[in-house]
Amino acid sequence: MEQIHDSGKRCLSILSSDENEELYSKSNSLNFEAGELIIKKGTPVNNIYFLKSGIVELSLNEAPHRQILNLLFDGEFIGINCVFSTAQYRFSARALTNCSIELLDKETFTKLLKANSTLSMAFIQYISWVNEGFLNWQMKLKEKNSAGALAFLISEFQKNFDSNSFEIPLTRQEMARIIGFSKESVLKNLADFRKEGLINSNGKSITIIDALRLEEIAKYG
Amino acid sequence: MEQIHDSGKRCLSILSSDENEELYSKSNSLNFEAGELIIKKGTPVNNIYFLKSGIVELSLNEAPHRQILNLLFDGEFIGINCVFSTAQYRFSARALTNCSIELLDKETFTKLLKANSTLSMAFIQYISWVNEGFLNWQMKLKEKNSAGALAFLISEFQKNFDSNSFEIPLTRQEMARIIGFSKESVLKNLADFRKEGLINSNGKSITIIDALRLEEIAKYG
DNA sequence: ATCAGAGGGTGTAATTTTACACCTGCGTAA
DNA sequence: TTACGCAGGTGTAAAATTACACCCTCTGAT
Repeated sequence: MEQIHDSGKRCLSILSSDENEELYSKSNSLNFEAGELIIKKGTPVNNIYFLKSGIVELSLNEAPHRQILNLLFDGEFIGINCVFSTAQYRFSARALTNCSIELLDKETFTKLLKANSTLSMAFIQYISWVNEGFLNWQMKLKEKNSAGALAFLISEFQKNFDSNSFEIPLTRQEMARIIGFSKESVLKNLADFRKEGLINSNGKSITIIDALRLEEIAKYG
Repeated sequence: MEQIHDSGKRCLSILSSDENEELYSKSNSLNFEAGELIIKKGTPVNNIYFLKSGIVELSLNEAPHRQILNLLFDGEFIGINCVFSTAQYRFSARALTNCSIELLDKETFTKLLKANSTLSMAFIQYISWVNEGFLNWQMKLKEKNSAGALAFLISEFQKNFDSNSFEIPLTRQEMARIIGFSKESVLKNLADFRKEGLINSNGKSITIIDALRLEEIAKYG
């Protein structure tokens, strides 16, 4: 079987126009500003959040020492594992950039899943794919030192932009919580990367100068 | 919605006797001895491995520095994320104890998933539940120091046994690779636990003496 | 205009973890 | 029987990471 998913969008594109109309008649469009809380841990699962645009962070705990689980980019469902396995969300979701979200009705989506086996198979493939990707991401981070993990994070962000210059919508502290090291380790590694001519950085703006060597560090050899 | 899954067994118990017969007419029972490789990374996904008894380890790489992803206990599907999202298994699975496995035919299972919406919903719930659990496990490990992570691992094993005395079918090296620290860290923390009267241990046998304090260390506060 | 807070940044000390060296006992293959 | 390898175990030195102290700049509120 070939890999057919590039994101959660594929699931929604499978719906017939009737099904689509039924789903969207009961859904709402929401906009969140950068920094806003989208889902608070413990909230009952009544809706399915589909991220139309923006970047979202999932974290286990609220401030101040929240552990960041994962980043979601546009085209993904937010917290999809909780929708069909727990009564409440088991983490919090926060907008890192301005976000546009479609709030689908869970009952309607469930009804469509049951009625449309093409959709349910696509959905099974989607959550398998998304979890497999998440698992790989975590494992790759786990086996790296602080420099490698930071380089890896920067490289991953770069994949979502066309240019070598882009903005990472994270504070140093947040980057630290994603890769599992301290804020100071992030700052010192960034300083090293600058000194060695791998990147330029100024606040949240970053320019990758030597992508090859950065990739090498990300691989941690 | 209440949480309805305790393991992958629930999915199989949904089948009608006709469906059950169809699935098992094309399946094989296999036994693996402790240490045997069950799935080699890169193997094409043609079957679905259901773990009837035993403990299995998933790892990203072969020896010598393999990173251990996860442990699976009886009643789980092995590597279920790969079945519907990739053409090849992206990790290796190895028997830690003697294992009994049912090798289901992927095409037949897929056919049943498409035909039986109760099964497909149960399966969606199962993979959501299993991945949510795995994610939680990884996050809990990530936020701990070496002593906390080791105490956590021991506590998790204890949940699968009735007694305070049990065998952990892992070498110190393997325990280290699961919790993400070095072999020496595991050994030194075990020695500390013994000195402080939290456990007794002799090779793979372990007896928990002070479960309360071990839990406290596992929580790392 | 000033003040407070947040974020970026750096140096140094303390702590944690790893690496290395080496010892033990046990099983097993020659 | 011997010898080898493997796993458990421990001490010490080296390396990596964190914690703390403190700096600067910017921004928004009073």
